[in-house]
Amino acid sequence: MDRVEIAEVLREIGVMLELRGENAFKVRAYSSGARALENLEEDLGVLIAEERLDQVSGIGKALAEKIVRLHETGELPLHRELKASLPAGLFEMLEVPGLGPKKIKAIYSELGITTLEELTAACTEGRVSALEGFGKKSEEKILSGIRNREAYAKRHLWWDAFQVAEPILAGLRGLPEVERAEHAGSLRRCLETVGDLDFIVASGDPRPVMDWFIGQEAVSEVTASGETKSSIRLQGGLQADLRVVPADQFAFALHHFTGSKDHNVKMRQRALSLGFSLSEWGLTAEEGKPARKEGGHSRNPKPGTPDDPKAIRSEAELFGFLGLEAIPPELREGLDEIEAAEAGELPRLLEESDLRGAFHNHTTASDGKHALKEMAQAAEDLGWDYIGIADHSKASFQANGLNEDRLARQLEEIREFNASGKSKVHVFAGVECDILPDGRMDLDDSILTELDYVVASVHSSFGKTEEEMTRRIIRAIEHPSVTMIGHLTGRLLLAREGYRVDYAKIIDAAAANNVILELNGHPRRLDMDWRYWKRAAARGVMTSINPDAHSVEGLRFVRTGVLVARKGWLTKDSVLNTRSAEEISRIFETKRGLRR
DNA sequence: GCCGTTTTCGGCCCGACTGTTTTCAGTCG
Repeated sequence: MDRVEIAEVLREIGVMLELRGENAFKVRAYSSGARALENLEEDLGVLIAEERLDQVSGIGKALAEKIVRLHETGELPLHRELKASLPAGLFEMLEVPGLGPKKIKAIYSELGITTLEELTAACTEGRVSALEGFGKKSEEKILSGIRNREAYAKRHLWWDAFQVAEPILAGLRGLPEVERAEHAGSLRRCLETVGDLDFIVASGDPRPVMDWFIGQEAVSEVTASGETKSSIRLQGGLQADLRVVPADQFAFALHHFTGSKDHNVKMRQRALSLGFSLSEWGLTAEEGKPARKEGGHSRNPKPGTPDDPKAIRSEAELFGFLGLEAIPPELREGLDEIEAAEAGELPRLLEESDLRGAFHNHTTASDGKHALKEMAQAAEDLGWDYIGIADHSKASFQANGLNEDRLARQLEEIREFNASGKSKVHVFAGVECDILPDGRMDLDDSILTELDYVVASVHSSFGKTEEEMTRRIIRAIEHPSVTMIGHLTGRLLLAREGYRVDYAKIIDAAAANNVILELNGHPRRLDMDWRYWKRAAARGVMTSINPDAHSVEGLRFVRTGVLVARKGWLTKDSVLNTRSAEEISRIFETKRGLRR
């Protein structure tokens, strides 16, 4: 079993232990072990061979043994036994809002209910409200939760969630009672998909703010409404939470609700080790508990940080008070950002304004909506210096892919466009060439060598094994004409899993062959995944942030690309399209020189 | 189950809101 599959098994064990009422910390140990496995920077096989698995933070002796066993045999007795002891329907019950392990356990053991259908019937017949701790409201809530389960459990593309959140944020900021307002949660951390929206507001007069929030036209249900917090369900199922706090608590609330959970746990542990208790309300000295000195050093606050925690007004001051550099929201995943911030080694992250163009864009020649000239004009409007055109190749028949002759004519058109001097934007001539099932290029080398660059992508035969796919893509990487690899795994977020590839091998091959890996910024793709960029950059692999635009509007998707690049700790240095047109030409020339 | 410069036991982040009770457990983030 591979890393990802093993992580899934550990996660399942965690859920099943939870349903069995096991110690909550043990449950957490399994899910954090699963996460540790997913975020592994080293190869699992190597770690096992060198017996270093239990040195990974979050994986101890017991988990290491189980992981080794799963890796070698694909089987684990504990997992099998737990599965056999619990009806599968209980897992689905966890997706019903308001139902947690304790209540599910009661429903299961008291009423013998094992499926959502049985649960629906029991609620309708009033058998659930007869249980201790349940009432009429519980039954109604469960029934509505089951009815809307799909819509409620759904995650949303970052881009879509952002479109919903922006007007709400603008509305909040427009209220006279609101001093400050921000969004928080996974949207602010720029996770590729978002489960719900969080808004944090600073105000001395919460009630009118709450009333505006729960009274919005798009609200389908108000699920909570208290003194500091309101929750609403929007049409379409997306949930949104609002917290209103006094201005002096805003920074703490914003930090807390931005998360991630793992990041917060580590921040609180750090605060505790320095003699402070950190919560969403503030930072207070622990009474009677002198600071546990960390590594023999004291807190060591950053310059310009208030001495009194009560005077903290921004997240930067909060981090500074704890002796940390300010950690951008995108990095707050509880990986090693706190260690890096302590050591003063946070990267200076890429900014959208660093980009001067992009290379994976389509025109009407294949399946794009706009012509070459329109795309170039749109690039100029964005303030770019250049744009690369990479239409599909002939194997992508469904996308009207170009054969050698049509591509040669497009190349001619691009040369004439550049020579005409009509545009400030330089157009680079490329192609998105299919990687055929055996790893060969879809187009003849005679045309590929004429182009400025070649994006090589997989669009077919997705059913291959990880080994076959890895070999296929590495063969493309080793092709002398290939400049960059497009959307590495072919995933479509929330719709289609990407095919499996061996990231470590591909990153090493890209480094060895001086081939760029694209970061496809299309909100549905965001591929290669942000979790692998740190590793790639460390090995000297460059990326190109590409919008995969199929229209002038699509060029905007460099924005999501940049956000995900930031999440992957990328700096300007490792991004191709922060370079000037002259530098790009030189880089492409070098590659062309090598392949001739 | 993990972790450790109070290290092999005893902690493990912390608080709001709801529903069902009548002082609190469960859920959620």
